Amino acid sequence: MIYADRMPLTILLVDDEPLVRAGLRAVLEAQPDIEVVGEAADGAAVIPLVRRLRPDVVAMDVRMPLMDGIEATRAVLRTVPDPPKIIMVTTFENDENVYGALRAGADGFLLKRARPAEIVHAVRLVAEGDSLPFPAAVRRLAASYGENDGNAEARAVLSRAALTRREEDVLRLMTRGLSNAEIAAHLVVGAETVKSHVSSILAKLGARDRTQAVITAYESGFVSPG
Amino acid sequence: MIYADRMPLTILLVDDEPLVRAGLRAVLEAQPDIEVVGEAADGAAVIPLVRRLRPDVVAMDVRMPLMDGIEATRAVLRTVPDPPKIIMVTTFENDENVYGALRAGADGFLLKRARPAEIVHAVRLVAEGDSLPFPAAVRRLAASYGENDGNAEARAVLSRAALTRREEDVLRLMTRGLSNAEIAAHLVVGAETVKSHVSSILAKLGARDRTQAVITAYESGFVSPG
DNA sequence: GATCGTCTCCCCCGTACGGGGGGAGACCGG
DNA sequence: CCGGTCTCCCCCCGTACGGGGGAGACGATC
Repeated sequence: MIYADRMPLTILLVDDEPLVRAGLRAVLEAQPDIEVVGEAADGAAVIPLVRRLRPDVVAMDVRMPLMDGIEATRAVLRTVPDPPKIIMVTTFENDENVYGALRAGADGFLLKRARPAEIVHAVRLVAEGDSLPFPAAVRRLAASYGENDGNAEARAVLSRAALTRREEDVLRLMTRGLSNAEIAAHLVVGAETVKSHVSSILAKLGARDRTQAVITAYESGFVSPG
Repeated sequence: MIYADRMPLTILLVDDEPLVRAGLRAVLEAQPDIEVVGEAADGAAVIPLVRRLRPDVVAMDVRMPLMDGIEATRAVLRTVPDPPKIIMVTTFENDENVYGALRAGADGFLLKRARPAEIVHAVRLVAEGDSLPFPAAVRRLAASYGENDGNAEARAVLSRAALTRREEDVLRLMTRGLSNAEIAAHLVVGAETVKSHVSSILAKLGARDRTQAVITAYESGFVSPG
């Protein structure tokens, strides 16, 4: 079927790794009818973004530091009227969390090492409502593309990590408006140590600077006003 | 936020209820740099006391038997040279009299149910003079009257000098994690212009950097997560 | 034992940031 | 008319910030 849609297909990317977001964006934006309307570094930031951007599709990582894809999916479907289609993104086809996400109401499932054309295909199918890669289809996908890749998607296979305790401590103090030096004093460690933690936090949250990290902390419910 | 104290901050309490005065005194005197220099039971007694004690701040109830907070504020500002900062104290955030008092020249308002730390914070902010909240936050407060109770920090202070429209624009973009350059591009102005606005915002909010400004924006309800 | 992650601390380095000034044109209300 | 506010632009300058490395110590895990 040929679609001469004037309205581009809008999509929101949610992944804690900037690299993955950049990759997905590059692949998807190459399509004239697909428009990436937003990015988020954590699942908990999704709801406000969905409300504001109202994307057709949300491509969401399963594992993320503050709120994982399952929780986020559940939250979106529970609180947003006329919710977008949700595609779970994962590195491993046997990721048990994927099934949990699908039970939570996700519409599809996508392997990070899928080829660009496959990614585009999956997004289009899900957007059209024919929810596709379900567990059954997952096996097919895994079977067809699971063996060899060595493709450029190797970058996606990175270890993701949640914030460590210390990093949470630091982030919490960041949300109180403290400078690195002040945080160091509070935690009774060196300023260089704090800098290290801050860098890790920024990387994990996909934030460019401490301000963005604090915003993510608020948007995710890591801290709340009042 | 970190406060570098200079001279002790003197304050005069004006409330017809001894209990409230005692509560405020207890909270404020717990601070080494804050000194309650006097008390009054009615607005009518304020002027001579202010003249004699010359407090930095007057915390004044809105409603009092003989002379209410509005009248008293007006009287002080009209007759006392180099008048103190005036904080209106009230029970309800949607108290119409509060707005009247603010129009009369009060420097901020404070909810009686605010937590101690927030009361102290509010007093300090007002005393420093360079602290201000947003009309939008106040409106939102009035709208959400009766819903929640915490987060009085944001509601604690309102000032005559609010953010200008342009400053609100800039702050809003700051809360989305944009850099000065990006904000400039968004608003189609020069980067130097944005820097000016940011500096004004920081000064008005009593923030040291953009991160603190964003925090204040969240804490005040200027923006809210989800 | 070996490996891994965390926490700690250190180096260099570029730059966005924020403070300190000043100033000009437009508008509005007194 | 004038003063005040808002808007915008420019300068210099110091520094906190963040990226890029690396490394030692400790505990848990295998």
